[in-house]
Amino acid sequence: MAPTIKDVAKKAGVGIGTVSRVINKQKAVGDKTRDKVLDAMKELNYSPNKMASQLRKNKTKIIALLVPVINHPFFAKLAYFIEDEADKFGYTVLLVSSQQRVEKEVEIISRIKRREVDGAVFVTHFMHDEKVFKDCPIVSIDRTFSKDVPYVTSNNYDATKKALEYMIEKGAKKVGFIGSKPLVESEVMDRERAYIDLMKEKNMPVRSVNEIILHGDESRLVNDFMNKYPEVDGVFVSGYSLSQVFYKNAVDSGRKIPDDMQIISYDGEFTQWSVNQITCVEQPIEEMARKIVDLLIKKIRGETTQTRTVLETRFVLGSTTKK
Amino acid sequence: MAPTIKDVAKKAGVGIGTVSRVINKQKAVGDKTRDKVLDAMKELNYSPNKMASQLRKNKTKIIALLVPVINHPFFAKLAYFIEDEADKFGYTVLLVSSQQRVEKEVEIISRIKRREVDGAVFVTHFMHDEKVFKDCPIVSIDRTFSKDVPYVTSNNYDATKKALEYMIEKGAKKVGFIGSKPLVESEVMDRERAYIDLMKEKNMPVRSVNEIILHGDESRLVNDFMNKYPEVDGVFVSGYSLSQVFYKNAVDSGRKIPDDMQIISYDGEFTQWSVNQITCVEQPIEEMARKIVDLLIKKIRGETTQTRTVLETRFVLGSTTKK
DNA sequence: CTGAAAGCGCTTACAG
DNA sequence: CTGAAAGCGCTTACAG
Repeated sequence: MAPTIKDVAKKAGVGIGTVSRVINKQKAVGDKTRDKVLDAMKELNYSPNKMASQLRKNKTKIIALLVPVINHPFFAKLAYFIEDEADKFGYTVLLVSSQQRVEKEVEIISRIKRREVDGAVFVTHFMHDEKVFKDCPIVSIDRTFSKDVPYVTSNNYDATKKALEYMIEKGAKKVGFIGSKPLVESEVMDRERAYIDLMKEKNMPVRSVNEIILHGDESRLVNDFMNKYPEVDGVFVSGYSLSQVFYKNAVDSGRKIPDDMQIISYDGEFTQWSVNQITCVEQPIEEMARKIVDLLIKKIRGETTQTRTVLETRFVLGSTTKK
Repeated sequence: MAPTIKDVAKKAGVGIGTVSRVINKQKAVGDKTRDKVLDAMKELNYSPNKMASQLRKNKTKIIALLVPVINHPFFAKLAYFIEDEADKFGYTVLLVSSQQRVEKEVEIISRIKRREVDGAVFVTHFMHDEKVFKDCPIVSIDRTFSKDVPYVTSNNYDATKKALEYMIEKGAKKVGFIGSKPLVESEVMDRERAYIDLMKEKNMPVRSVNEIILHGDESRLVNDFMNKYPEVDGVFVSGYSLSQVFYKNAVDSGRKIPDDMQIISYDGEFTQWSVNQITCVEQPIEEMARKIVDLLIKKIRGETTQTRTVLETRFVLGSTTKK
């Protein structure tokens, strides 16, 4: 058996309370006493049992991160910075990919209630009953759960409109939109709204395919779009995977990029991952991640936070728009 | 305060042991009793406290996954399947990215000792003292910790040799190797060994750059290589990120691929992530992940396992080698 | 089939 | 500054 606090106390000839105070680095311990305890701990190769202190303190210091899939550039990058930021505050991240088993999403709520984790980040689009997560420390991205759930988003509407205006300025005449629609009310929908509004303003016809799909199922959407609107010479693609699939499809179908087809995507600047540089609206993923953790920790502490946080995107020129 | 097992017992008019048996779905409970308990649980909106049962059972049902960075296609894909497989066995995955703070690697060992997690997957290259992780349930990838630590790897040597032979057959005359060397003894080193052996067999000069670098620092290595061996017309690149950087660098420097420069990489088939298809040796990441979890759970249960598991790679033709 | 009780390994008032 | 004791919310022999 691993040594317990009792063994340390006995060996050091002190009470267990004193050992606990040494472990938790509280001031009120005499120097010689502390040394005795420290020696005993070393000698026994003692490690304090976290499960016990968790139970006593009613804190796990764990947050759950819920993503549809982790092997996706956006979610992976977000996870990277969330983990990094959480670590700074002594929290670790429990990773949950929900796409294979959607029940995992609602299970997270139980996990908070069961005190397996202190809180959770929801980066998913499953529909939930508002009441279920009442009083649960949760932060989300893009989507509007309810007033109780703070979320971080980017300036979807403005950024999309600006990007489309740029493309039109560069000569695109038949402009389309392709996206994978979230299941629930989310600010991601503002991207298509911006597109539609701009088409109206410019008196251009709407050529849009925006459907609910799973990650990994992008090809179907792209094929639909290409069959429906083969004449398109400029497209706004909402999402990184989709833009990669679209790019490939366009090239394979003999189109020259950007001459025959200009492409701008929402998300796309993941230099490590890919050689292609698609002109894109880049979300400030790092900043979003840090803000999310910041909000979540406040929630866990019971502090009040703002509901909506909007961060600015950056327009990045690549090789898929004309000069 | 959240209701406890005591509250449920009182409301149902039974003992707390009985409630516990209902929670844990043990058979030995009468139907009417169970119903009473279930009703009380529902009425109180009761969730069993996991921290308490963990402490009693001395199990967390959590495994730690230690990677240098999660936002990398290989690690992200591995994480995806590890999470999926672990979930099947009732385990969840604690995500730890160690590159920003290397101490995290050794902290994992303490976390096992402290019973924060039941075991860990090490996908990193930091050097550790063998004795430290003695008796800790740990599984690794590619690297040889010690006999106590099982690991999963791929047929690095054979796959690399075969790939290089293919490239030479397709006309490469000045063949180089570029890789990021692991810090510790790892089967990844077999890739360079295979290259060097083959060069000897073929009587071709060795043109190799193989250094220790951090993820995100690939450009320097590629530049080194290009400056040192500008004459190269075929290269084996060990690792996905490196291959992407290399590809881009080659194109930017005016080389036509595959005419002026053939490229084969170890890792590379991540279709979702990138449009480019580099000819590559593809590791069976899903299979590796599932095997890792399988081994780790056996270790946690105290069963003995084989130390080394080798899985077969697949050679995937892309557009970076000649027809 | 079920209840009362001990105990998992800690933390934290409470005295002194 | 320090010890003895209660208690966090469960699980699990032990009786019955």
